[in-house]
Amino acid sequence: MGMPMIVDWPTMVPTLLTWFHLHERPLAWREPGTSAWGILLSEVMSQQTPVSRVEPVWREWMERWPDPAAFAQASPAEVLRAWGKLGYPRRALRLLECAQVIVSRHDGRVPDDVDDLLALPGVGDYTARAVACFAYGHNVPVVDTNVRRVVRRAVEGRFLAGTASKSELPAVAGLLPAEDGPRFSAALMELGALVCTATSPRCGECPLRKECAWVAAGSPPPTAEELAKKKVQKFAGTDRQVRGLIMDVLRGAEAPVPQSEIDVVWPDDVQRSRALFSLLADGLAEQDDAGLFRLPR
DNA sequence: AAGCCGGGGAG
DNA sequence: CTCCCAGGCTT
Repeated sequence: MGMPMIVDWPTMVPTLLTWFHLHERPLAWREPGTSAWGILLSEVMSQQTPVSRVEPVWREWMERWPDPAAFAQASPAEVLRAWGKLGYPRRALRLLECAQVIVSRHDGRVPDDVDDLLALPGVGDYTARAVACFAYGHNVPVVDTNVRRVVRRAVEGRFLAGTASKSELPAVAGLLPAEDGPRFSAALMELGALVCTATSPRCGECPLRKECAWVAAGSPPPTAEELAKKKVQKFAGTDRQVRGLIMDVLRGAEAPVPQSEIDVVWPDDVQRSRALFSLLADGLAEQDDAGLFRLPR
């Protein structure tokens, strides 16, 4: 639909790298010497959770479980409590399975090959490339929500990121400089996180504003068609909220809890039962011989 | 391609 | 209140 814009991307690369050098956030996992396990952990924790909330938990985990082998021996209950309120606790369970696979099939070492990484539980298209790139320095395209948004705007001249798609990989791959790929990808993500933000981009602070296709086009607002595709997920009143409330009870309980302690978290019997059942099905909760509920051992 | 899966903080 | 966040998995 939108007319293709010709952008002189190569000239933007050094500009972006210079900006990154000046504005990079000092995230804990960016410190030199961070292990591949540390990178993997940071990426999984950051899936759908802002990095500001991730950092303190990441530090705890790295101290407690410094490598995959140490973590692989933890119990699901321990892991879910340590995960706390990072959200989507299934991610924590998959991380445990992931570490166990790393131990059993990769000799306890986080693989550096994208396909090997993709085969790990909880590791998808983004995370696999992020680990290959940021942990091992491989020059592979890393495409997250930030990169998609920045490329859509700066290169294609459109405002919204739209739905994630593998088809965006080649486009980003074409932008990757032969040198400094990891640095470049990190800079692109950082620009999206700090400047080229989702709803209110700070174009006045953007190092690419002179070359940005969206700015050049007059900063057109998102089209009605683009807005219609957005559809933000509800949270209040959904099963996700009820599941979260139940998990909060289980995490905080010293001993297995009776049904009555779960019943008080939500008034709707049908929805509450559905949520509890789904947690059991997901392996996020279990029932002991006495019928009490607890985190999985 | 669309729906589901937590929770918090900014606007 | 709505929106978003270094996504992944299932259908």
